[in-house]
Amino acid sequence: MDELMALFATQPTTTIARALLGMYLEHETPDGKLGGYIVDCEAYLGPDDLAAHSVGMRNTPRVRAMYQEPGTIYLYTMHTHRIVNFITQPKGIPQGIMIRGLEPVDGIDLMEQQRQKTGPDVANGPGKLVQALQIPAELYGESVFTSPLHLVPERRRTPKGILALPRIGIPNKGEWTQMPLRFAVAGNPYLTNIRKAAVQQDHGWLERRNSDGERNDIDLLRSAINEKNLRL
DNA sequence: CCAACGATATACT
DNA sequence: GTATATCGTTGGT
Repeated sequence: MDELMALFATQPTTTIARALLGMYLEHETPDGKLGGYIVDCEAYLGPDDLAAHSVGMRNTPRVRAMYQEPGTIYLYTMHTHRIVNFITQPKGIPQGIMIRGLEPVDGIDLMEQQRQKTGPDVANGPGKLVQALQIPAELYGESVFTSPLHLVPERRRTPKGILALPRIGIPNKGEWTQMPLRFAVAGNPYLTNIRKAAVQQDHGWLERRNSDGERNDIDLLRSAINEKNLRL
């Protein structure tokens, strides 16, 4: 975890965004642990970034979390949906990463129940994954290293390929609209707006192997379950 | 008062 | 399958 904290404090936000792909995100709720791999995210590089809430060092009550320590959880709502971001850079530099897609791993039943959906629709959008993980507004300003909503670097996976794309939903932001600040695991079915033909069998993950070179039993099980549940 | 870092339903090739 | 319309809340001017 120390390594992660250093990453958030010292590396460029785009580098952190890439490193978050495959990172395991967990929320410990009274009903159980909910979690999965981050597969889609966007970097927001305020104060220069015209699409960032912190553009021009704007500091209103809503945005105040962006000026806190790296790892601070920044939540905001739009069109009735709550969106989760993690703040990067040393305190006072208002940059962050929005989490846009999650491949569910633990607590899938609870997430499906929460969403009233199965398959990719459970968590292939920023508002969707917040609902799936049951992230409450009270986590605003808490730390993604120590709060009930936290990263688990020990469980992270490695993407085979990373896509760099323009961010979604930010028209009329000049050059910032087209800038490739959205990062995603190539071939993963939990990306926003992915084409069916672009989905890869292995979801875009580098294979994990045991010391004997065989595929990990847990991976085999999960891919079998994925086969069954994924209706694209 | 209006624009916004969405999601969903509905309407169409 | 893809495009558009509408829902809807909140913050900031």
